[in-house]
Amino acid sequence: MEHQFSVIEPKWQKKWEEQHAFEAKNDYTLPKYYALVEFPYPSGQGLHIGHPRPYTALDVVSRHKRMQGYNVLFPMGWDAFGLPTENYAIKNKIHPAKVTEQNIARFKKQLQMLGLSFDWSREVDTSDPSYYKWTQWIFLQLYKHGLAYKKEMAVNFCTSCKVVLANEEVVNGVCERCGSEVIRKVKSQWMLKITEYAQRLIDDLEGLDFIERVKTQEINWIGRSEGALVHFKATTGDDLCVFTTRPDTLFGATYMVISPEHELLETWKDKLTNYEEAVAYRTEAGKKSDFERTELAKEKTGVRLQGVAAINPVNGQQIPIFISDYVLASYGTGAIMAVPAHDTRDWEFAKKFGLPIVEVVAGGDVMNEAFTDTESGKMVNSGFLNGLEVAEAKQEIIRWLAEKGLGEKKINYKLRDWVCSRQRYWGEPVPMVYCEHCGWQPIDESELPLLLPDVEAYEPTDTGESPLSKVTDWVNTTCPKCGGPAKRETDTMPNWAGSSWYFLRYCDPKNPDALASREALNYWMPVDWYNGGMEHVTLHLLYSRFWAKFLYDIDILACKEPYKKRTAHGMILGENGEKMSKSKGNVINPDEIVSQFGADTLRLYEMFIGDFEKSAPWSPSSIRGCKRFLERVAVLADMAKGRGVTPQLEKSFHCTIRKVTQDIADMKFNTAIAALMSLLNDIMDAKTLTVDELQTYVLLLCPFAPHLCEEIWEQSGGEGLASLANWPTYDEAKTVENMPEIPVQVNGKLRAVLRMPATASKEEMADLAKADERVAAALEGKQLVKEVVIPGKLVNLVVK
RNA sequence: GCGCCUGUGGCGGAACUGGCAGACGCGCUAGACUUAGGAUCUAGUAUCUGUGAUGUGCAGGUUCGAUUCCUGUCAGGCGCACCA
Repeated sequence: MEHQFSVIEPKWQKKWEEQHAFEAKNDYTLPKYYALVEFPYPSGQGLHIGHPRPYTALDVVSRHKRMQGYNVLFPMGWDAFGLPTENYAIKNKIHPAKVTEQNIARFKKQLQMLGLSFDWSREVDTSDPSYYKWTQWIFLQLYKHGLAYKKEMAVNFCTSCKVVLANEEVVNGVCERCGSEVIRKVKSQWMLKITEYAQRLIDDLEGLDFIERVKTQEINWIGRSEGALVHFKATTGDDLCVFTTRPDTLFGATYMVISPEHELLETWKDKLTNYEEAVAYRTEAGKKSDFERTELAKEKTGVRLQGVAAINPVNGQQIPIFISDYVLASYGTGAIMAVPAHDTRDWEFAKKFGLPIVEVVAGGDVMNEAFTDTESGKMVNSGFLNGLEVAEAKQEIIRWLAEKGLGEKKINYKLRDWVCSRQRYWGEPVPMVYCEHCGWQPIDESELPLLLPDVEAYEPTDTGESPLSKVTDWVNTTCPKCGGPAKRETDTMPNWAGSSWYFLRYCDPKNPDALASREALNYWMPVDWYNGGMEHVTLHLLYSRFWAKFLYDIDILACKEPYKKRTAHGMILGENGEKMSKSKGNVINPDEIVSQFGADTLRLYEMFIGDFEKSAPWSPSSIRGCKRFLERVAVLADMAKGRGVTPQLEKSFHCTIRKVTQDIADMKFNTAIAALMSLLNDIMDAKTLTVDELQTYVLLLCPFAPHLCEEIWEQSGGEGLASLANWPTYDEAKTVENMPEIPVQVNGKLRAVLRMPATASKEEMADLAKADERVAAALEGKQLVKEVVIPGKLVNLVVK
């Protein structure tokens, strides 16, 4: 038969839809499998050639699991709220709601042409009121449990998007989305206390089947460090508390630094003889964007505070205090003790300001560089710590500090609370009301969803206020507590809110009474395999794990972790090996590829292109090889005759079934396909094939190229859909070669490859090897020292 | 600077717990069939001063045997980045 993909593909897509072939069953007694891919935001550009790669991969997994008898949930939806959609709407002057609708329609059509086995009956859309009702509901629960709070604070503000960004959204000091400058602005924001979950977000990674780089990236982002709080006293009597990971070096603290924003600067206003100078420095530092701060990182700056000093609690020594922007207000206590001998940054600062450098750990040359090693070296110049190892000294000093009430052990995290409000239109309204008398009040749950009002002007404002603030009849409301006049919160939530729980909604997407029923959640959760991009590890993945843990705490969810297994796909690069982008002119359009080669070929190629986890360049000639392969498969359909087993192919079949089964589970799609190609070559060499074997072959290939396989399955008299047929099984005994080829080495160098019985003993193998003339020639005149024989594997003869 | 990952033909990439390096595909070469071939089929395809030797970024080490393990080093990618 001919591979007429343009006829076959729509035919089977229609049949699958008509027969509801891929809809997950609500029978909770069946073994389940929940496969998940990150839902896309429906951008105006439509599907990118990179999208089908992860989608096809988990489609293969889902199809495979379905054929193995699992009740599979493989859903899809739309991350429709948020900046990308809104920015597109503004640019094209179409209302975001309209844009979303159009883009979803286009995206869906493109996904469907790929033959992905999504359960479309469970489609979710984060911008749909029946969905965001529950996003708002979760926010209210967070608020009620003290995990959502409003706070005036310095935040990252994108000058182009005119919106506040989470720390996770600032990359290299610029906006992750638009690349514009990010400045620091003091604004009142809704915050979520993700920091309260920091330790659990680290601890619970253990035992999860996440690829290692995902785990380490999450752990690094959370940034746990163990140390101590140490209370210094200022000459004014004020307490000056610092966090340090090196309390052992306390004797070496020769000065202190507080961040420019530190409150003590104001407290000391009257005592400082150079207050003006310090304030000028603070103003200057405040003007710098984060990007500039990092740019200037090399050169340390600061101002010595004249008129006050600090007292080192361990030796009573007076030491100067500086303000400098190398100390961050938002980490630790916003103040440090500086130990120039054993900290690189302090060393640089001390050199610049001519401050003393006192060695307290021996082993380095502290006059020339800071000695930061904690593994070796003994304490010196440190009073009662002298002679101890660093690790011992740490424990000893903490004990001493605690005893005197001067300090304690402390764990710090780099992770900050999540800034969860945006001054934008296209998002979930934050369901809070501000009353002059009662302060912030949550709206009643019965009022959910709090609908996003329809507006004419949705552009962000220059004042940094949300466009919603202009909708006065919506803003003005009554206080849920006292009934008096009150105003609604006009900020909306970031897109990370809706995407933090979408995988729960899939379990029970139409439920009007709960985010999902307890039964559905208990059955489907956790997700068995979740695949997504590395770019979401510190954003979506972390946020959604946090929400899941919170929902676990309030008894909505039965599992502590939402995802059992997490993998990440590599990118598809342009032909030139660079990232695809319009400006580089190396973008490949999936619509064109499908019309030219067919969906099956595209799917197969994207799985065959290389290691799933690694990036790989697009190759127009390689995809032709995949098309050629499918055409050859179509030829098999005409070749197959009779029933039963072809003896010379039996072993190949059993081996291939084993290989494909294992490779799909191990995410090694490229070698699974290679094995199928190899089997095809074997069949072509044998020039004979039975109908039974053809059908086995087709089922193995079905997850990768489902349309063609359905067609051959039907034409060869297969019952029902190939996509729902039983996955072929193999007999381990039939994969074994009884006369394997054994490599024979002399001194580790290959001399011959001989066929030997698999059951041969070590002695027999050695004898067979020595009998070969090439081996004998290599042994000639040498003395045999050792015989290394691995039964069924190899012979190595060691001679002198 | 710190952390993680990757270096294998002309290209994408294979190689199980250390055991025939280069599976599979692309490309290329030759031939067949063709009016034609950027279609299809067949054969070949790591390198070399070629009966043999050398080859998995580079230099060492462990081993009967190393792409695989260890040490050092170079190159590329990703993440974090003044986090005390």
